[in-house]
Amino acid sequence: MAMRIGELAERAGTSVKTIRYYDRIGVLRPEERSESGYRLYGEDALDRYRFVRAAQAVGLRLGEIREIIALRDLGETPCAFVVDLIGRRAAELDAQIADLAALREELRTLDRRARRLNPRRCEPRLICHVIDPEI
Amino acid sequence: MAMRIGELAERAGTSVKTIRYYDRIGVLRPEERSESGYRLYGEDALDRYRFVRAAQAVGLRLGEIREIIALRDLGETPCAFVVDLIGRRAAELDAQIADLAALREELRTLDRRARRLNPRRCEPRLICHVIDPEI
DNA sequence: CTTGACTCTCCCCTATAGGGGAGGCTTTAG
DNA sequence: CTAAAGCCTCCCCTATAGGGGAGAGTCAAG
Repeated sequence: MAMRIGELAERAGTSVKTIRYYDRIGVLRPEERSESGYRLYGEDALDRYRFVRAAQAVGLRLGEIREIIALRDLGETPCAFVVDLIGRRAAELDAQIADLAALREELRTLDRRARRLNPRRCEPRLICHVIDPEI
Repeated sequence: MAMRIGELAERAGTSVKTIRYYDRIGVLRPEERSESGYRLYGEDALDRYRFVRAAQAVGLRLGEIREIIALRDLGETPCAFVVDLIGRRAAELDAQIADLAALREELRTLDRRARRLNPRRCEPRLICHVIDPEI
């Protein structure tokens, strides 16, 4: 009935290392251990695994996912917590996107400058007048 | 005439650790060492430092910056190399921005779903129906 | 002469999500 | 019975740009 780690990994389409790691950080604990210490998982482990991946796919970190699961295991509905997490992640994403877009714009400026400048007029005193123009 | 590391760091507005690190990875080598092993820098170290920061600010990594500086120290004009680097970094940025925007869109979907779903109808069998709806 | 401020090298630590491999049991098939 | 395949724990490693601190040498002023 119970799966060992290799079977779970294969059915989940992942590596044994990953499942062991999930056990270690507490997002996917085995139901029990065999007498010889082997991790034994039930069928629901596959659902759990799928949940972890779904949560990762929307940008949550394993630490946050562990907290969601912990709430669930305490019998609470983690909805409010999840909505809050998602809101914060969204704000982080917005900031990150804005940063990258600004950087992208900066690169466009550099590209225009590079087209305007003549490589032969590149003063050896400076390292690169494209990046550091000093007027 | 020659500055020691503390003075350079202060005038550059950075930390001694950073200057030492730049020496170690080869982006900002001291002109020489004193008898007792102290790093000694000339005035141009400040320009170099400024260049490194300018290059970092447009998204280049220290490893790439080192290559630009190495080219320069070989007497070549690194313009072509820099333009190439900038082009590649721009492409990376575009891809990254697209990824983040897709993730952001995904979060918007989740947010809409969370508003539609009733937390009380959250089935205990699933961990969180906002993230992993199974339907 | 001594104290305090600098400086040196060396080593560990940060976050993330695992990967690689060693050395040693356990289980299963033939 | 034996060999292969699985499994265990433990430890190091990845990339980035440094930060923290130990222990020891150096330099200036009082």
